[in-house]
Formats: sequence, C-alpha cells, structure tokens
Amino acid sequence: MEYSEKQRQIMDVALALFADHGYHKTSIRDIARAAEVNVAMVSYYFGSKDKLLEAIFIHRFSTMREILRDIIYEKTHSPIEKVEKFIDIFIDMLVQHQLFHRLMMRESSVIKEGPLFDMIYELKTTNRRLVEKAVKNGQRLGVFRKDVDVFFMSSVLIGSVNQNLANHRYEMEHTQWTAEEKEIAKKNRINALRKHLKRMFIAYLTIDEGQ
Amino acid sequence: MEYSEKQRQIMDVALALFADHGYHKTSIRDIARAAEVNVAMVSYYFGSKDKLLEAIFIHRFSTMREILRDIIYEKTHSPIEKVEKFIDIFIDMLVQHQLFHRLMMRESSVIKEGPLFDMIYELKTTNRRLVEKAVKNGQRLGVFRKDVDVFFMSSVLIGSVNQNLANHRYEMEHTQWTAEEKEIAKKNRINALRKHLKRMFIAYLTIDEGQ
DNA sequence: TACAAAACTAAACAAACGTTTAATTTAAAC
DNA sequence: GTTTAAATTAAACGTTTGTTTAGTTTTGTA
Repeated sequence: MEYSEKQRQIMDVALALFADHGYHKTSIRDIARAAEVNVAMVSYYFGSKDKLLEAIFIHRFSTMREILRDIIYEKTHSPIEKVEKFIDIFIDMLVQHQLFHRLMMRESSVIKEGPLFDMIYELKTTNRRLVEKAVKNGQRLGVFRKDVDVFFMSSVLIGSVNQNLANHRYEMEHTQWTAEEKEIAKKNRINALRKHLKRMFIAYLTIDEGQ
Repeated sequence: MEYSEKQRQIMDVALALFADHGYHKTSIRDIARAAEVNVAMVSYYFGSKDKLLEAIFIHRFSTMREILRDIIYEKTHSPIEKVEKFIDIFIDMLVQHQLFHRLMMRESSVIKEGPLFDMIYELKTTNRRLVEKAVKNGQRLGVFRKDVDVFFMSSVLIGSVNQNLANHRYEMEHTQWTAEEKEIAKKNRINALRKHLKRMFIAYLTIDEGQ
C-alpha cells in the first residue's frame, strides 16, 4: 500500500493526536486542523475514521513485524547474550514507535474483534513465540532452568517497558525542565531500564531453586 | 461521601461500561439504559459525565488507599516474606478491583491534569514508596543487594500484573470455554503469576553480581 | 390531610460528531 | 488549448452527544 505525502501527513498527525488524547476524543476536525487539510479529505482518502485508524495500524505493524522477524536471525554466542539482544531490540522498537505503541496499548483494551484485534493478537503471539524460542535454546544448553513460564515472561517484558515509559511521562509532567533536560532524563531512564531488565530476566532464568 | 443505592447502581454500571468500551465511547444514554434509570438522573445525581467519572475514581481510590496503607502494618519475619506478602496483596487488590484498574490504566495515558491526574500520581508515588520501604528494609538486613532501581521495580510490578491480566483476557476471547472453565483458567493464571513474580523479584533482589 | 422537598420523567436544547454532496480548482494527458 | 480525472473546498446532512427544562410523581414530615 503506497501513500502520497498528504496521506502520510494525515496519518502522522492523526497518530500523534490519537496517542495524546485517545481515539474517540480526537475528532476528524481536530485532525484536519492539525494537518492543515479540509475535513472532507480524511473521508476522501481513507473512507472513514475507523479506516484511517486501520490504515495507521497496518502501516506501523508491517515495520514492527519486520523488526521482530529480524530478532530470529540475530547471531549471538550464548543464550544470555541472546536474551540481552532481544531486550535491546524490543526496547528500541517500542521507543522508536512510542506514539503508535501508546495508541495500540490503549485501544487494545477495548478492541474485541475485527482486523485490529487480529493484528494485536498476532503481535502478542509472535512476541511470545520469540521469547519461547530464546528460552528453549537456553534450556537445551543447560544454562536456563526448566520451569520457566513463557506467558509470564512475555507479559513482564512488554508490561514492564510499557509501564516504565508511562510512569516516566507522568513524572515529566510535574517537572519544569527544558526539552534538552527531558531528553537526557529519558535516555538515562531507558538505559537503566535496559540494564535492570536484563539483570532481572537473567536472574530469573538462571537462578537455582535449591536454596 | 455517602451514596444512595441508586447512585451506587449508576456508578457500578458506568464503571463496567467505561472499563469495557472506554470512557468516551460510552454515552450517558448507554449508562442510563443499562442501569435502568432516566438519562437525566446522571446529571441530577453527579452533575456531569466528568463528575461521574471523578466520583467513581474517588470512591474506588479510598479503598485502594486503605489496602496499600495496610501493607505497612503487615507483620512478617523476613524481608523476603515481606516482598512475597506485598506481591500477594497487590495482586489481590488489582484482581478485586479489576474493572476500575482497567479503566484507570486506560485513561491514565490521556489524563494530563486535574483531580484524576493527581489521584493517579499519588497512587503511583505511594506504590513506589512502599516498594522502596520493603527494599531498604532488606538492604539494611544484608539480604538484598545495594543497587536496586526502585522506579524500575514498581514499574515491573504494576506493569507485569496489568499486562498478564490483559493478555489473559485477550486469549480468552479466542476460546469457547464455559464460564466455569474460564474461571478455573483465570485462577490458575493468577496463581502462576504470583509464583513467578515472587521468584523473579527475589532473584533480582538477592542475586550476587560476581558471576 | 396538607405541604414541602426530593425523586423522577419525557421532551427539548444547542453543540459536536462523522460523513456526504455539489461545486470549484488543480494537474496531467493528448 | 482542450479535455478528463484527481484534488480540494465550503456547506449541508442526519445523528448522537451531554445537558437542561418544565412538569409530574413519590416520599417524608407536621
């Protein structure tokens, strides 16, 4: 699916507004105003507001799919390195697509059917399968323990990163830092997130039960 | 603040609809129909739709505040037991108030000011302070490591539980189990969540760096 | 029973919503 | 330069929205 510059402009503006104020709170007139186009253009190009959301999802999903697919082909030496690499790529992905990620997380709690539901379901399943693959690899090599809950692990991965970013945004609302200071604080926070998430996962995966 | 039976009925119905379909997607007429009252009653009792949401938040928050406050007075023997107890109470709280928790999580991403923002901010801060207290206690007794990131830990706690419950709901949409079977599956899932979350936290808190 | 306050109702309100229409401008092709 | 299709516009469409009004019923009190 190819989009003209104007179509992409509408999609980008809509994504930002949807992420900031929610899908239903954002009106087509809000989008048109921010994108500096006529209100009729959204229907003209995308058919409807729902279809616009769907177009945004399809567009962003194809990128995320590629990133997740690339994780498999990452050549690493040990199972631990593989887990660390996985976490790095995963965090990079969510940070890079943070607006879309926020939108998806928010709407996923009320979407119960249709193409968007299927896409989100696919993403969650893919994510879980990749975690499972990495875990089983480590188990086969005798590095990881046997009784690891993959459902739990994938929940922790996406849930922790998501909550960490959300909390950080919340705290930033209370500060009066400059944009530059906020950028530095964000980088530090993400680096801390990487470090502790890796440590926590590896501790959970390798620790001996016999205490 | 005391509410009559009818007022509580409206609040309960509204909470369920808000949690299931989102605040902005749910109309006052939807609420009135489900609660079997006249549309004007919502404005009559609560003033406006926003105030109704606020009333729901205030009402549920007072309960959650009490639960979190009780955690401090939990008498336990060791720091590890304290962490385990904390996780148990926390999960109990989110499961018991799962509708409200879903609503709060969803709306917290778009609420940027006002009384609801302040309440959510307070809850996050309280939660983090309690985690900090438990961690420092363990550090003082030489059981936990020194370089623990409390911001990270509180994010992992709420994020993991939230994501786990959300994923479980997502998977349930695809099955055709009976209500009873779903209830059993849910219980099992929550028990697994308890077990693995405790194990993971304790592994992260106690493991030696010198590997 | 009389009365005042509270509870409740149907109807109407203006505003905002997503979408469509009909007309006009722009761009491309011949 | 003419023609044809695409892009763009302002205006209007019918619904739905949250809220208010004005009137009725119920309830509690003296």
